[in-house]
Amino acid sequence: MYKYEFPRPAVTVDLVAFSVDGGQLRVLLVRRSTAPFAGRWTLPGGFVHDNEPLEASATRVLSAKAEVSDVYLEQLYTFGDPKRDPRDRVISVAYFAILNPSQNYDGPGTWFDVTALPELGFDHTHIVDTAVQRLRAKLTYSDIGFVFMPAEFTLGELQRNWETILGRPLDKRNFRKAIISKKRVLETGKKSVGGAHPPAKLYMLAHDVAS
Amino acid sequence: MYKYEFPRPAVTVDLVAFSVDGGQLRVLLVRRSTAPFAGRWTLPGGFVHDNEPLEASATRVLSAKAEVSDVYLEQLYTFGDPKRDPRDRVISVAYFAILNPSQNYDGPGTWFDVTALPELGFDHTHIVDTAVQRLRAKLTYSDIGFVFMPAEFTLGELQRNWETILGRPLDKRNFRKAIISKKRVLETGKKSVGGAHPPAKLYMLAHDVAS
DNA sequence: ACAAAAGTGTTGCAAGTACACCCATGC
DNA sequence: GCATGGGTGTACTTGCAACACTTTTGT
Repeated sequence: MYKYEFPRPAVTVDLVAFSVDGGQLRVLLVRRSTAPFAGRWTLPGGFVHDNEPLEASATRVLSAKAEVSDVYLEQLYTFGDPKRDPRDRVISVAYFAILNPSQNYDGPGTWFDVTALPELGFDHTHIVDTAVQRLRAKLTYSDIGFVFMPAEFTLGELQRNWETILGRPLDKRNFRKAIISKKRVLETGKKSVGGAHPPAKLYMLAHDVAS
Repeated sequence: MYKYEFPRPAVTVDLVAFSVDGGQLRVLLVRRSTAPFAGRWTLPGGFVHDNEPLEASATRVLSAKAEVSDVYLEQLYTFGDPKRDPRDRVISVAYFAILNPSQNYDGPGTWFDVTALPELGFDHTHIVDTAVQRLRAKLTYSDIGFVFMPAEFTLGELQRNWETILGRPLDKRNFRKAIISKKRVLETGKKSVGGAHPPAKLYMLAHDVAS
């Protein structure tokens, strides 16, 4: 097969995987064992394989060891500064992913609070910043906020998750009004059990999640 | 210098260059002379050079023959389907650009009405659709709509341009109220001359354009 | 005179924001 | 009984949408 005769940069996919846990918005990091940036924390990433769609690379990077299915994935931005990798021209197509608790990820890597990240290798701090910004923006005008939730959830749990993501408190009555009036959720008829408080109605997402 | 040992796709930049002229939203296309898709119209594009930032590739593609400076450029999306180029794995980082009339572009290529495009090569129809969608969305929440204007313009001209981009009429009084109240424009004190109507106030953009 | 665009306010509706109390449960 | 979160309504403000007529200029 003919090949175009042009310089060929390496192309990687870097992944910003988010989850909400313990009142923190967290991202998954891995520790590099080889140069450059050996010993530093970085985003999980990998080279794009032949005949592999970019989304497949992103999925592969996330599920290299753990099986994670039905993960929300969205292309974030492509970072191509010639000096972003000190040894070679590497263009990185960044994606972000959202995992919910029921997907109980147990692959490699460590979850870090986004408000207290260590110094990252490459331009990964910048990539995480971009991802957080996008995530927060989309929370208000899309259904992305529901992806962090398990199949059934209470409005209180939903609100606490959104507050964690946005990093600021939300008014309870206004929040419930907005969620209910937009008809994004349906009552399951069930009630939560346990907890030192009255049982709460359990809701589910009304339809599929729009991006 | 060490090179990563991994498959190396070709990486191109494809550019969706917009302008508004003659009551039409137009994009710049070039006719391919070589396979694949010889004879078809496509977006201007080119391979990313060594040590060249992606934005520089986009600028180079646009100004290969014509000198165009201070063009608004924004990364759109990265298209990486393995079959998007029939001969080779080619990942395309798409950008869109906005030219205003005073930049009087006269390089290669032909301007087409976006509502009447010919059949394009590769996945370029999809790329154009994505760019138009993004452009229309940003018109309402950013200052991108002013980039199509020369340095001084009347509110009528601005409105007609926005209507062309959106493909629907806007209410004159609401439009003027919105523009003025958001303090995006300043009166220059001058008036337009000519035309079978009263002279109109000339405005300029208040500050720099935000993305 | 006529055609063409400039300029100008009010009203109604929808969406968002601020704000406080009682209740059911677990411990 | 006390701590915890569940659940509920109103008033105000702001932004968006609908809607028509007079004025100035060029031909």
